[in-house]
Amino acid sequence: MSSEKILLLDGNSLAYRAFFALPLLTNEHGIHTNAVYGFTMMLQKIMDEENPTHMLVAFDAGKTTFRHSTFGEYKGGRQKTPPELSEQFPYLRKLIDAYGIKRYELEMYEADDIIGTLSRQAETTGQQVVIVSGDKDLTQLATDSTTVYITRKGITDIEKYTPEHVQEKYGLTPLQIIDMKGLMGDASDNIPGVPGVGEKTAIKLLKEHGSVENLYKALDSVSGAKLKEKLVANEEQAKMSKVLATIETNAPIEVSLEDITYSGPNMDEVISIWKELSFKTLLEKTEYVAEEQSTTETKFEIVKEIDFTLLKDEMSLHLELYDEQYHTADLLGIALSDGEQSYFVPGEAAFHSKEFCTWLEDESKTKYVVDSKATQAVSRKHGVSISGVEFDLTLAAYIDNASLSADDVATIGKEYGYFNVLSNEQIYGKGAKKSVPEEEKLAEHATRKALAIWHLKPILEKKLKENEQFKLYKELELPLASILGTMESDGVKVDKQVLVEMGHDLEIKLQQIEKDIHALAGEAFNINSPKQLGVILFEKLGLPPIKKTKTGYSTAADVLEKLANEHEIIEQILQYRQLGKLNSTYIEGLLKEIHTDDGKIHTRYQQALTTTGRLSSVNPNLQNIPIRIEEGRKIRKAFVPSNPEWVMFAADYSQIELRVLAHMSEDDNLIEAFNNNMDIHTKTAMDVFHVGADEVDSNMRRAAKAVNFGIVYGISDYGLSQSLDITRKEAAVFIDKYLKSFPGVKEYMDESIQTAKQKGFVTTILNRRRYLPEITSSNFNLRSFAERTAMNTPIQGSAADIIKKAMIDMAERLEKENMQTKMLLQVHDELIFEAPPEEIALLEKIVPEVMESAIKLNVPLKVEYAYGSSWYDTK
DNA sequence: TTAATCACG
DNA sequence: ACGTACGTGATTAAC
Repeated sequence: MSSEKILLLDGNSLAYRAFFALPLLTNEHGIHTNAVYGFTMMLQKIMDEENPTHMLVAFDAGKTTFRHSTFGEYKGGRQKTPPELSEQFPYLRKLIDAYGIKRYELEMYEADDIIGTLSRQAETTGQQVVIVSGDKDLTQLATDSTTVYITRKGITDIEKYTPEHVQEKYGLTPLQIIDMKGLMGDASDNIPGVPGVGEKTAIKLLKEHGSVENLYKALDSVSGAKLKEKLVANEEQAKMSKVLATIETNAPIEVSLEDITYSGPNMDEVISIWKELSFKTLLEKTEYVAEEQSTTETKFEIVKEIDFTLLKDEMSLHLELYDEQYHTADLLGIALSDGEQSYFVPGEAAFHSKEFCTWLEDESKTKYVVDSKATQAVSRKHGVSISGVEFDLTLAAYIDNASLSADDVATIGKEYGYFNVLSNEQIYGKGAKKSVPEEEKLAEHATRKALAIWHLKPILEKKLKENEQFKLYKELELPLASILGTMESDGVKVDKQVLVEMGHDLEIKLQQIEKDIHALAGEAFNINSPKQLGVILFEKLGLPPIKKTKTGYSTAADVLEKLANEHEIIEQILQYRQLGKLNSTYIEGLLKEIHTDDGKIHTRYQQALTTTGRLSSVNPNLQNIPIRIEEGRKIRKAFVPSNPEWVMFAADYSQIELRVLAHMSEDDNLIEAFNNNMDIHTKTAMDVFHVGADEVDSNMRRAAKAVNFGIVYGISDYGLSQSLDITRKEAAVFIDKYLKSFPGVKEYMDESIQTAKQKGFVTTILNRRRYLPEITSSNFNLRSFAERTAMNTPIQGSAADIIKKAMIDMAERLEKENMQTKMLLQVHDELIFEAPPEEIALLEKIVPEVMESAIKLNVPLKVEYAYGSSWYDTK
């Protein structure tokens, strides 16, 4: 039965590991919990990943084992189990029982032996086995069908030992691990081995002789007199050590593979143990909390035809869609709730009701929804222009805490103490198994969401008001959602022919380059595979590997650029990568996204995703269309006005982030620079290098530009050194000089970090928040990252606030001026419009005017614009 | 599904 | 000494 997977856990070893890996946590009664906690985390992770059908946790039984009759001092001199750990074993056993996992221990035997015996039994039937332990000795059990997972550093970080991995690591077969232990011994188990023989020597000897027995048969051929002497003197001890290190695979266990069938946890019990031990994070995170608590009956009625008497002045409304891509998704039905009565109208029937459509368009009828942008977009597709949307659950939750990435009602509900909703995954399944359930179930799911919105509205609104974020939510994000919805629905026209022709050119060039590369390499290989490319460059051609990744050599562009002088293949590869990217992502990728009915691309803006307040763009991403390199920039020729007579009009903020920094830091020098409309990178170069404006050369300006970027990102000398390819010391000098020239900036950076430490969050101009709990972490990396974020988020986030406000003002102004111009795209600091030629003159006036006055800073905002017959021509 | 790479601001 | 620049999304290879 190949679908079966048997999971065997070494209970003692894992408990020890967890105990020493984690700090001594306690619950409110002072009981230590770290070992149980670590074990649970590990268990959750493994179960998630492996989906075992059979499980067993093996424990050591007592002090004496059969090994003690071989060697009295086996495991001698061991430290006594700390009492802080001993007290946790009863809880651990209780927890394992609650999980429904079989526990087993056997007099005179150790956990290893139970695991070894069961894994060999499974072997005979060819079943997949996964063994988990903190003890490397168990790697001797690895076979083609048995993988041994050994915990690394922490407890959830795992190294997987297959026979191949053992070979790679030690150059030995799993069974030779026993011989290795026999020779080198094991201090923790008090196995003596051969004194003076360590891992290195043991491996060397075994590679030559295969086993301890063969080694002693061929002692004469061992080089090194000293070594030979030691081996001779300790022959018996070596052989005994090998016996001790051998895991018994034929122990008289009274448990069979059938006995350890796993049939799922009793979550009530598991949760009650978690509560007893105060595992707060686990309690919060778990899906089961919702499942457990959402069994409440929800009253609802399925209506095939809407009766207008059920449409109230104030209702929550939910359009249940089958896919998050709402521009094309099927509408499964509509749920309505007034807090008392809930209704479900299957399919698209509701939109066939005149009463319902009128109700949707009536501004005085208030609607509360989960995602107003999607709701409006789907309604618009059905010819209805919805109005009166006064609450958007997703946006409210996002403003409250952008880091939660809670995009579904169940997750948001859980966060705010409302549990009566199931997740979409629980209803529809995921991956290939995803499907629409029967109508009753679907109706219950959708109406539960509608009811959830109703209940969550007051909770969220209260919280947003308390945090002075209500205005940000209600007057910025909510109106913006409508504007984005319109932009998405309008879409941008793409000239297919332009892309197709570029694609042909690229294909030809790519084929040529591919041929050249293969010729230079002397063999054909997949250039797109970093793994294969690494072998060619760093092994076959012998180029020096500059950087490594987790899995091998890095072949990233910055590495290759450093090798450009070493071999002519490098330049070809860089070229190939560049063109390949253009072709696959931007030619083929965009062509796939053009809607056949209107020849347009309709991206979706994710308005509740980024932690800083920016938008993101998906299906496709129109915020990363090439511009920096001319060849790529030509892609923009394909983005054209929807009416051939019209033009594309683009406007962008100049240096918005540094202007925001000037405003927030109130640094006199920086403010003055912007007030005098100076080139900010040149100004920075002047101050950092102590030179006059006319002495700044291109290199100095380039360095200054990198420093300015660094400042915005939350400076570090290492980061700057990487970007400028200079030493860390040199980078540190630049930073120091910068901060001396702009002392207000330094003060501001320090304050940001301080604020984050005191309040736990940083804020933007419009009071958007980002929580940074890790700013007090004792982990250097986590803390440093939080510190850089504390410096960067107010800057990046405030810039996002500004352009969002500008978009609202702009939409309003276009409406007021009665213009046909359409706002189409937003790319973080720029807005792209399409306009009839007769409106250009007015746009040239109002676009800069509106954008520059979106939010008043203590430095001027500057907007630059251009227009032309395609996006490419707006330069 | 994850890691590597590279496109943008 | 630690090991990083901030924020995103799409494609590809290789499990």
